[in-house]
Amino acid sequence: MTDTTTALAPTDAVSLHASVIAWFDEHARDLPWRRPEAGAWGVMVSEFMLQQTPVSRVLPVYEQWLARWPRPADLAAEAPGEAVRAWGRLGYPRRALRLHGAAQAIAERHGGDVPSEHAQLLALPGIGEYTAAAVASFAYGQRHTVLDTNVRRVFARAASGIQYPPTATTAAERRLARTLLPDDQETAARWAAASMELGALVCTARNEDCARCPIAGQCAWRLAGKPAHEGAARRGQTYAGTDRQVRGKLLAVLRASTAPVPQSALDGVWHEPVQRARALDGLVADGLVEPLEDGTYQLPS
DNA sequence: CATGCGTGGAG
DNA sequence: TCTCCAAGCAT
Repeated sequence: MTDTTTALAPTDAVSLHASVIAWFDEHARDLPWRRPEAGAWGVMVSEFMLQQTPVSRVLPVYEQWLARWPRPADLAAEAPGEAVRAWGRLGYPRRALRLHGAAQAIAERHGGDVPSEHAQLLALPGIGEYTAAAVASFAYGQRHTVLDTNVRRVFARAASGIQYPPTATTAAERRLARTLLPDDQETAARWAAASMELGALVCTARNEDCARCPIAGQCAWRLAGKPAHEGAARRGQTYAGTDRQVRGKLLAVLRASTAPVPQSALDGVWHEPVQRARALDGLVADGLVEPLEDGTYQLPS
């Protein structure tokens, strides 16, 4: 029961908030989903796209998406396959399907407006703990602990004195986040965005830039001499030759064609027939691909 | 709770 | 070249 969460005394919390928020006011990126006109739908779309995908790649797709489907009901009225097609090469295309499903649920159950309640957001497909908190905080200014990979890393370093947070989010991390969350709602929402941005721009996974960090003087990790991460290097996720790669190739063919695609066109993307069939079956099972009576395939209608 | 799920850029 | 990683979620 070692307590590594009190490196920052509660009395330091106020100055901590002020430092990070002041830094944010000065250095925050001007991202489209942060502009007032984005609205809750814009925030929600951005959060789906940003799940495991860098900002630079999200930007162009986000703009096209919002121009085409400015409200949830606009997307809900489309075939899910159109969402998958518009998703392009962002990766993890199941997110497109879930975003479409979330839009339908919003149109049906919430009168077309993105719900503001955390529990209602959490009930939507594709929205988990993080995204629910992010939308409630960023779009509606509510007070929530927004624990993404950036915030977890900032807290791990500044408060716990370790280089990287654990693989999976722990109860201790949630507790720490709650402790550090400002009491005032407006300040809390600002803090959530600011601490995340700090992790994205300064306190990055590699090449952290402590010289530009507003809380370097209070950072437990830096003060401890920045000890290296203990334990084995995290997973080496090979991609070449996996089902994921095959699925990606198959879906790319289907995205490129408005007309149904014959089996022969799909056979060309991968030499090994067993794996190819398994990948295609998986896509069908996930609802990303629709097999037709005549043996052709298309994006879901 | 460990896995599977895409893709591309940086170091 | 190859490894790591980028605002997670669902099972």
